[in-house]
Amino acid sequence: MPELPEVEVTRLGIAPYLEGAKVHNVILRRSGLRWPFPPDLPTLLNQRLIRGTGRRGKYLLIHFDHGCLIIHLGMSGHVRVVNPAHPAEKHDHFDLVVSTSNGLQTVRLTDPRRFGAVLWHSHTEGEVEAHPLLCKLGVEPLTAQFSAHWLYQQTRSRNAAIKQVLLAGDIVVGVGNIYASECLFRAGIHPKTAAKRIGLARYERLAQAIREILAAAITQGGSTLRDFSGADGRPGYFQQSYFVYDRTGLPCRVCDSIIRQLKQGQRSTFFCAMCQK
DNA sequence: AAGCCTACCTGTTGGC
DNA sequence: TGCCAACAGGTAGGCT
Repeated sequence: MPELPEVEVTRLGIAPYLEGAKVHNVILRRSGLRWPFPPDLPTLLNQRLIRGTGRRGKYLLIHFDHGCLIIHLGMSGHVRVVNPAHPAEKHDHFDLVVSTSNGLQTVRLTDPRRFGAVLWHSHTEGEVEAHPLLCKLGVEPLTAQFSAHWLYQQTRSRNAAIKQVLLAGDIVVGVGNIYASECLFRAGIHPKTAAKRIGLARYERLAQAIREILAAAITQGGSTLRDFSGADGRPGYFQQSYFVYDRTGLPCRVCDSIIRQLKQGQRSTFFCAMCQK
């Protein structure tokens, strides 16, 4: 579920319930996920007004006057809006119960593998962008800061394969394992190409592919948004648009040659050897 | 500085 | 049917 588009779709889904709402209750059902939950979270948040939501890379942000709640979905996390009476299930670890004009609503974090995180950043420690987990992240791919020139400039001494450089997230954020394969296919770049050997013209294609594919995925994931308050949890529609991801052995949608799979840094990469050089 | 590897977890799948 | 290994959307932190 959670690469940048899925996190953004999640944010769009919960924002209407959260903006201007007041925290009614905070429920922690275990002591933490990847890191311990802040144990004083209920005290910190109870009766506080939620100012708005945000996102930095794959980190979901919920803004308060006195600080910011940081949520990461890890590999298997998702957030849904449920009725507070809805019984918690095995992997429901964290609830933010808010009072809205439509009564109480619960924003519930579910995460079977528990690689996710819930953290608190107090404004006494500065803006949330200065948080140790956020301050070294690359640029946002859907802003003007991101460009072919930025990719080109930042990769001049990077000998690693472009797929792994994209995944590293220190140059551009939000491109996870699925979208890295998809974007490189769209750009016609072989995933093993050393990042520093790619020229500006090819980075123009890659930057364009990243912008277009992430934006399209958000739009298509957005079509499940209306189900967010239900118990649904259907995946977004973007997976129907995959050109290479999870298509090993199937014909390329462009040239009909067989899609191949390889391993890079213990992660699967999918590509078309004809379309990507 | 860059890059490789391990670790954190549970659930699902595919081979035998 | 059962068992076991391999694998799954992320990424910090430790080591070369």
